Amino acid sequence: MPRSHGRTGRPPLTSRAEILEAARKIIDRDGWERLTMRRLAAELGIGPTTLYHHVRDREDLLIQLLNEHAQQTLRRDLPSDPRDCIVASAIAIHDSLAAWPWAAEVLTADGFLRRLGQPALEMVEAIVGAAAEAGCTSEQAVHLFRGIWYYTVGEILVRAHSDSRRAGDAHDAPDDAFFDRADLSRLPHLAGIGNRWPALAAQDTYAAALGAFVDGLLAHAGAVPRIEPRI
Amino acid sequence: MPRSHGRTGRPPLTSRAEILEAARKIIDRDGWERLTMRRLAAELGIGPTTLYHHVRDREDLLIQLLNEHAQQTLRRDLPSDPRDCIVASAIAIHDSLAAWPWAAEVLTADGFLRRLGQPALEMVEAIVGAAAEAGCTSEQAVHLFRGIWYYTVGEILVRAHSDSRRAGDAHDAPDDAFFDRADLSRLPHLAGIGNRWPALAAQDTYAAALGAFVDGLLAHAGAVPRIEPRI
DNA sequence: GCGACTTCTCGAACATGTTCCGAAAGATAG
DNA sequence: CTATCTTTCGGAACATGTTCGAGAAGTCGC
Repeated sequence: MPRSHGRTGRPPLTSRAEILEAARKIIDRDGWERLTMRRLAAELGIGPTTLYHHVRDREDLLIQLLNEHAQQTLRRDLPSDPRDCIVASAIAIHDSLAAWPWAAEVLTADGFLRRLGQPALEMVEAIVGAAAEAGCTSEQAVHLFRGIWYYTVGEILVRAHSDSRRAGDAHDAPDDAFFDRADLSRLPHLAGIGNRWPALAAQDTYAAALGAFVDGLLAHAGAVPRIEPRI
Repeated sequence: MPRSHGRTGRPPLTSRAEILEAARKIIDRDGWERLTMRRLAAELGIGPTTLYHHVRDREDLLIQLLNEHAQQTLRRDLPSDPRDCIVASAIAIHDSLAAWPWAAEVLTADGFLRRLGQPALEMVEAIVGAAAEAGCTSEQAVHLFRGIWYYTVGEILVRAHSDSRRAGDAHDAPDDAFFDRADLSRLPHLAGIGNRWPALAAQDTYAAALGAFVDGLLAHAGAVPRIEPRI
């Protein structure tokens, strides 16, 4: 039976910290799409399968990298007004995630929220706390956070995947090819928008829509409604 | 130079319709996670690479399957009130997507909206049209739709990936292990919620939050605000 | 009939994440 | 020192999506 003395077994040659450091190095040097398990192992001079003794998954690795990044990026000087505090916190989370292109790969990981580090959890706390301060019950506060979270995740994921279209062919739909092969006579409004859609979709309206969402959620919860003037 | 007469080249042995039919068959019989390109080719008795002459990608294949499904599922008897019409359309889209577990794999595909079929586009048209009827400009209407779309995509993706946890170990956090390894003294509200979080997160609040979102968006756009009573 | 052209088919190959299982290396007990 | 035990290491192997290039099977112009 093992004494509580020292550890036994073969001493490790690799540490989790080394792995994370090497991963950061690869990302900074070669770009994040070059970060594969094999390449990471080669960078460390170890066998690829050894990584799986220090990291559960590739997903696990990326989440830990993301947590480190969040710890450095998430600076908080949050407004005191509850509504503004919620909006500011969500924007901070959003911007921190949007700055990492590969965050999109792990954003929907199972139990993602549970695996967050302290700084990110403090943002969640800020949102839930501000919602409570605004008059929400704790149930309503959690639901409010989840709505914001879904919206944020969706925005980042859709944007991350449609940014890759810039590398496409240059002759992108000269005339009215956007809503192609569709019976536009039954879609009058879409036909009226026509090719302005891509330009409109490219605009960043995250913050504006977020404000509307928060106002709507607070109003539905019976909390203080505060409709902002039109944008 | 090719006349506009008949087609030339080797006559095809496989058609896109056959491929889609075989894919449906595999999904119905073996489950959708068994649908791989190799298995699909084997089902048809052709080489795996032949598929890529009839289908651009695996993503392309799934989007076409999804379009077929949407055509059968999306039935519309939409309310006449603009606000309710927007909500009903979004719920219809959401439910149609949520019924396909593998929709999560293609929801963020590049140009997804552009590749939708007529029935799905009619839902988009309904939302944009109702927003216009409620007093939005066409720009505001597109932004409103995008907000709803992001929220819907996020909800489906997060839910799809966290449903896989049911197969996990049974002793799921007996006491207060949900917000683990976190300094709960700095997270008073999260500590207060504690282990009620998973149960709250499992509740389906899509429709309720959607209604709040739409109300907020319409109010911000200067259109008719109509705050519903608390839920 | 014949050569050029076009379209389709598919085996070989590549990179990826991940699992399996045996081997290595040190601690502990006798 | 020897035996056992525990932990770490890593090569072989598998399934996956996808690309490449060569070959097959038709039509078209002459």
